[in-house]
Amino acid sequence: MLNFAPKPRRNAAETRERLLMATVQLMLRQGYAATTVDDICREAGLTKGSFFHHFENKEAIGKATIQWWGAFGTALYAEAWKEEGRDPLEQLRHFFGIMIGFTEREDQVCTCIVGMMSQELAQSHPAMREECARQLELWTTNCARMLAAAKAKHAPDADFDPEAVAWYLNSLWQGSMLVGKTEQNSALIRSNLRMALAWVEGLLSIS
Amino acid sequence: MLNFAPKPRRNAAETRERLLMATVQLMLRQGYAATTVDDICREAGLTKGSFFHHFENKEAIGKATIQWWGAFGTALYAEAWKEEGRDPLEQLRHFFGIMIGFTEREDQVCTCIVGMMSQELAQSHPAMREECARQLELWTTNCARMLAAAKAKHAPDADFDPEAVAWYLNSLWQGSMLVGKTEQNSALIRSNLRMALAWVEGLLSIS
DNA sequence: TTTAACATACGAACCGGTTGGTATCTTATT
DNA sequence: AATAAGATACCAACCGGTTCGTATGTTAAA
Repeated sequence: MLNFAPKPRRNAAETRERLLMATVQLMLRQGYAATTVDDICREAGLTKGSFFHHFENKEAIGKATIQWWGAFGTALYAEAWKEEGRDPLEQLRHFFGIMIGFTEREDQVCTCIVGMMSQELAQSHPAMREECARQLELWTTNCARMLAAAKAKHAPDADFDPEAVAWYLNSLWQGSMLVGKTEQNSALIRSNLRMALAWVEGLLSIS
Repeated sequence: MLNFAPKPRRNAAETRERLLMATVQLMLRQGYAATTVDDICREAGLTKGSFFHHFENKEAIGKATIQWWGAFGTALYAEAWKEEGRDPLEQLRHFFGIMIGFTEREDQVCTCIVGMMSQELAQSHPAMREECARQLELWTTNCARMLAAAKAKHAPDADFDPEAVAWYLNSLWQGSMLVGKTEQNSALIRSNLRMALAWVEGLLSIS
């Protein structure tokens, strides 16, 4: 049944979302410390009263930002493993394809909020570090699962630890975004990803 | 002959050095934005007047900090290639050994100021980004030189581009420090470095 | 009419940076 | 060698603006 009630001028969930998206955009550019609450309110077209109604403090929206980014990423990557019966090696190739796709978006710098917050806050803000660690672990778990399945199917005797390789790939991915951003060269990131995929395929070919 | 003259109360070079070292320590922990000029002065035991006598502004000491870190790193790595006649593959192994050693320092988190500043400032502070890019390029140039020499000697027909591999290794190294710091796990970094070295050795064995 | 959702106004602490001044070191002149 | 002149090194106090956060409204929805 259609809802003919006029759209409420106030919508708590939507307002919260606007504050959060503004924060994502800003922190993706300037990091945590350089992004002020005033910045966020201006970007969202709201006032401080509204901000502190929805978030207890700056740290709270920081954590929410990390979590939002994690969910955003997981949804993106999930394409790779959603088809259950698929060959895990094909899933891995798709996984790399998604990352390469992420470097090719128009007018969008290839960077990661989790990586940025990690660098900035890991040593000075334990709660934020833990939040980042959780997201990194999620990525690694998903990656390791595909690696383990691919190993079981294609090279059960191969001498590598799927989890260790997953951490390796996570590190390479994070570092590639970091270096690619600094060198303003996204082709560099793709080059790294291709080499890493070739390496993984090599690991899996010793059957 | 001993110098009984009282140590001069003022020593410009030493004062500048104290400010710089204080900045290195602080920014290595909290990054650029979260480190205030007052923090630096307190840590160095000096006042703001002195600070702004030696550095034009905060950005200036930021740049100096990146450069200091670059020189510090280069001095550390130079051990790997200082013996001219040495087998370049051995130099590469030594190079990896130096990085592994860097992860094993007691009570010192394995992190890199250039990587931290890159993440925080690459998109919002062009001058600082360029400074970081220069340091990354220095590392890569040195690494690529060893790779090229090793290739020429051991596997001239191998199908890899030394510079691309050097960027790959730089990315892996930066990403490993990032992830290792966030996961509070320096063994993870060493595991990554060992896998990368084995990969490089593999690249060089197709003679 | 009650309550949730927002706005306005404000405050204490802090930010990078400047000021005016003093102490000390260097150098040219005698 | 003594000293005067000037440059350098450093300090304490201060400045306008900004920070996060709060106290107190006001308005819309239930």
